[in-house]
Amino acid sequence: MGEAAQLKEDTIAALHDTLQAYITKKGFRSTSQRRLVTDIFFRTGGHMSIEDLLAKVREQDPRVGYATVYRTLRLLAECELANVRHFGDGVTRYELADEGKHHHDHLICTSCKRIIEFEDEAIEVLQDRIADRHGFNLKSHKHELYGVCPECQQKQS
Amino acid sequence: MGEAAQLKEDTIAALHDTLQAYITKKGFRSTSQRRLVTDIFFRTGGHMSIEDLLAKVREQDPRVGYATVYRTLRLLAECELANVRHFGDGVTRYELADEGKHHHDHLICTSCKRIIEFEDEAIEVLQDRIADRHGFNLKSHKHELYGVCPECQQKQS
DNA sequence: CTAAGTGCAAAAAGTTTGCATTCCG
DNA sequence: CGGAATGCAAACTTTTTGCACTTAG
Repeated sequence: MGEAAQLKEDTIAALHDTLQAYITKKGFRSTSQRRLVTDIFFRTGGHMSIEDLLAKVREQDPRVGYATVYRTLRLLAECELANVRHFGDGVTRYELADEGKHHHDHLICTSCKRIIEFEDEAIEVLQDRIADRHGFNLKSHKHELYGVCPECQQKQS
Repeated sequence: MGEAAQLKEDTIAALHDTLQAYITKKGFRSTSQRRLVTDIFFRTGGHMSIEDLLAKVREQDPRVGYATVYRTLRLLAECELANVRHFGDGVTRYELADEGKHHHDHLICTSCKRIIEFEDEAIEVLQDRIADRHGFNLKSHKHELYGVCPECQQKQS
């Protein structure tokens, strides 16, 4: 519980494998830029804006362009290794899909923008029931709680 | 339950009153454009993109500009009569805050984009508990279930 | 009157696309 | 080699801002 945990090396390797399989199947190509972008993405595991991710990528290869990061994340979303997120600021963020980690939702501090993950089985069950009731075939969901974290509450008072 | 219900006349009047009180308190001004934009917004009650709203506004006054609609909705958000929403397409939508209607969440059909509202008291309780556990002072939340609605399931098969 | 609000157009901000060049398979 | 991917810059889209003009209070 709490902040995102570090992923194990072999989990990361498995993610690269899944991606590689998809790339091969589709006749796409594995490039150094793609490997770099996806590796950093897999390791940080989400909630990064494109801007943040690009910055990290450029630490290791300054020639990589915006477009490549956008295109690579679109590829990850396409093969369902990543999901898009919008947390209210106009910025698109991606996060690792459930394949790589447990399903979770988000607690977001509206003051310091910190993002904390949580899981709650009981809520998941209730969700399924609601979808059923409306005849929906549920694919995914988004559950975000916005508030002020303990630290910021202290600062404000 | 189901699609958004029509709001009663007096509820709409109450919303205008709340807004007027805020405007007065802040030394702002009530203009015909603001009254028009907010009235249409209150009556439709949410899930409208700025573009949709502007179109409706221009049916009644074609001279109203984009900026006015943006600024008016920002004002509504500022006085907590409206909340911002992002449903995955890059478009900002606003919806009436809880003041005007019951709290509810959303079931969204990824195929036809239909948006259905639902309420679930049990989930609300669980949310509060999660926020408590993390020491968060909860302000609002977003809970969206994405899937395929019964009609689209039929079409697809 | 006078400061807030409007409409317009220009500017930002974020994302996508076209194209010549690079390079994987 | 041939086509996919890249990097760059230009194009797009959505939202914000600057400014002269209008108007509520």
